[in-house]
Amino acid sequence: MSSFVSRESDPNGRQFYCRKEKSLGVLCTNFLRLYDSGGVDSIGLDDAAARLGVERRRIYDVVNILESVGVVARKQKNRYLWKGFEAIPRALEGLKEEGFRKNFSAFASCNSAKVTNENENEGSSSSKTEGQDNSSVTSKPENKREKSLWLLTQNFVKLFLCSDVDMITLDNAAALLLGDGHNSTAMRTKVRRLYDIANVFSSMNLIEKTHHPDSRKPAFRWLGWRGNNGPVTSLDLKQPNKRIFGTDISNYNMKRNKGDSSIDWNSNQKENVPVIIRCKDLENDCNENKPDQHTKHSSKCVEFGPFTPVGVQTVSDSKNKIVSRIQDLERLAFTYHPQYNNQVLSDLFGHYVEAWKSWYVEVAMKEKTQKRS
DNA sequence: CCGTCCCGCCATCGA
DNA sequence: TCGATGGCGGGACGG
Repeated sequence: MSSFVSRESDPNGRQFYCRKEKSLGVLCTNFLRLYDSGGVDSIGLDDAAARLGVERRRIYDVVNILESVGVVARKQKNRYLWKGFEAIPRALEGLKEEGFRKNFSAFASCNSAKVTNENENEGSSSSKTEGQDNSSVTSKPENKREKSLWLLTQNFVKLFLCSDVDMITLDNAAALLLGDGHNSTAMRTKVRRLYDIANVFSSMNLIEKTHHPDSRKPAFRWLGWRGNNGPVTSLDLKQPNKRIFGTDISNYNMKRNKGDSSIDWNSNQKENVPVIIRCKDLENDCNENKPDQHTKHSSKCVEFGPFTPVGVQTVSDSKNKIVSRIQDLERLAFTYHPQYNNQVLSDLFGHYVEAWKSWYVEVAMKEKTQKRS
């Protein structure tokens, strides 16, 4: 559908495809940022797809996942309602309750029980987690929901909420959620979906990727929603840990090479969003030794968005240096200020710049106090 | 090599 | 019949 593509290019103008920038997690971050910035609470799928520069199909993915934790709610065909992050705690409560009612906790210890769709005895009391206004949601789609991403997501969440597992590998989760009679194909498929979900959740800081202490295998730990750590602003939305990207809130980009990598310089594209600054492997530079405390932000090293300050890891830099670097970067930012045609993008960029500035100052201050002590 | 997961085909649904 | 929805898995990417 969307064949208009704006893409990244290197200084020579060559285009390249970057998978990282197209992940669901990134898309989700952008999505949340877009609608969290206030104003609109009605989300048109086409509109979202257009603004974020992705195919409609991908919007379904994020929206379905977000819906299952209450952030959005389906309103009508093609339209969702933005409920915001405030809706998360209640949704999680609902899931937890429902999970216990359904004896979900049994899974933690015994994986033989199959987590089926909860259609059966759910009856007409739609199993949607939101109490208030799901009036517009038809009661019909339960059958379709059976295998849906929506339900899988909820079950995945329940896995954490209704048991004392603190960490789970996706393989395990898939096995648990599939129950007994699963073949390897089903497993593969399920795991793929769980990766999708995990990406979205990671980008919201609902879960965090770690490694299982014993098996060394990648696993996910539930962080939950930090209710009272202040309202979640768009700035709190973390850039995905693994998938740092450097550009664009819109995902217009090269398609993955499939033999034909013909550059799709379509003319009716919207804004050409230029590359700003590409961050590189920031993770490496973060301090590690944080194995166990999992307070939301502190459990990880600082996560930088697109405008990661160069060399920020050298915590011993003098404040002067920082200040002058701020100036440098401001100059740089000015030089490379993208010419967005789209007001939203333009606003967001401004937002970024502001956020970045204040963040940088904060770091500078912290560093100062650190040195004192 | 293998874990990750993008991408889009196409089945299904609902009007 | 047709547009909306979204399951599904091939195979690309990247560590």
